[in-house]
Amino acid sequence: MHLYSTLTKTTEPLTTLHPDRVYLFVCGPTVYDYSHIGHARTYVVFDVLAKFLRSTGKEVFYLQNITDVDDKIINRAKEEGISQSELARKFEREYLRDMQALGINAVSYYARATTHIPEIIDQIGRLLDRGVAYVTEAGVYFNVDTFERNGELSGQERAKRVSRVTDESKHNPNDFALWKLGEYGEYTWDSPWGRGRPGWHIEDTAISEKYFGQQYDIHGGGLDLIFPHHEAEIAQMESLEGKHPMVRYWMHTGFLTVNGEKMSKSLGNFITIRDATKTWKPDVLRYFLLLSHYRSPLQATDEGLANAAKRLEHIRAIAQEDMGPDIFGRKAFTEAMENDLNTPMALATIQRLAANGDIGALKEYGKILGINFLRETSAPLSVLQEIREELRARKQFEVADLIREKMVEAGITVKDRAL
RNA sequence: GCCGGCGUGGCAGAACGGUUAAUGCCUCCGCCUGCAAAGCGGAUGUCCGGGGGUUCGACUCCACCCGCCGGCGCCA
Repeated sequence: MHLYSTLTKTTEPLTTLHPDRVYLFVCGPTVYDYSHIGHARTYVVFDVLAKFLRSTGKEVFYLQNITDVDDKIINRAKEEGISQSELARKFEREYLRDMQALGINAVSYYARATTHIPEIIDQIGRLLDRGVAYVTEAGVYFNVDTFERNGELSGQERAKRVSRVTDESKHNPNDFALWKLGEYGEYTWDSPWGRGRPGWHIEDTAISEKYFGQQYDIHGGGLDLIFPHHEAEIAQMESLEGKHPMVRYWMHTGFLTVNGEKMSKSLGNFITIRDATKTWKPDVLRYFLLLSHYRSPLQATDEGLANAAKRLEHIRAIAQEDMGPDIFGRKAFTEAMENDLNTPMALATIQRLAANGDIGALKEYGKILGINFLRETSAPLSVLQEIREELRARKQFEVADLIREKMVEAGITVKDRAL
């Protein structure tokens, strides 16, 4: 397996800390709203990565955090007149429901920020002990000047990068909050520095340190998290005991765009997973999302989705008789996946496997990709089709055609035999 | 301004520096079909944003230019 890492900007062979085990951490959602299909892209990609690695015999511990304490949650809860935990739990459930709907089920463990407060406080305490953080009247801050490698991931030089977060009490504008003092309602905790709540970046490192230790293999997330979030994670974790690198492979997924612009909640140009699954089957959505490489931007259009639906239908139509294993096709599939998860190429080989009738491979790879490449037949459908055949045999075409019309409208592909 | 990425046929989207530049959709023709759809067979179509460099040879490497997107508040 070769993976591209944002840290080195090169594609390198995957070597893990433990020979047969992969520790994978992916930044999960902030649960204050429904997720959109841009999120789906990221989570589908890592779902496929984990499943593929497992198919090669690796044990994958896939950890994902749930950010359930955050400004947006506080504000949203206020707006809706419900408690923060009610809101967070609600959208956490909705998130998990969306993930389930899309067949995203490779995550080993979901970890909430709010159930890891002791770990967060402990980690902040150790950062203070090491002299890389300081306390002000507003909270505890990380001193970025103490971390030489700051900017390594994003390629930004420290002097040129200026945070827009203004806070008079900070020593340096680029310093970021580890603990924010104050009363934030329900989600406020006691700490050695006073009551308050954790900063955004510290939850991830507290969680990943608890389950993985200070070094692990792969950290994933959207491209937009590189700065400041992932930079901050590196600074925090590597400052603890100086282990470097905290993570060998930083994987960042490209954006799903709408009219050339990033799909995001703040731009309001997003399509929720909930809505998308009303129109498109999960198989089609996954197929569409995997049709381009995970690091490339991908245009979300109805045309693109429709195209994906047709392609998938085409594969199902040509994958009929089992002709046994297609050795070359299988090899091509594996090679594509191993080449920085080149799913577009892998899907091209699926086409070939379907054409060559390697039903076994289609089943197996379908599980990895979370897409069913084989035509499903249900009892009611075959009964209906039998009736049509009978009508056609009796040359009662009007009724037969009406049934066919209705079936097509319902999205069912009808394939007639010659009379 | 600084940093990162992208620019391939009508569309989406791939490609160890070296055969006719994947795959699918679209379009056209034929076969098949009760008629369609699906399937099958075939055809049209791009010389890879631009002009340079390196090389025996570049879509693939290097520098530059143009265009687009993103990060430097929040964001997968």
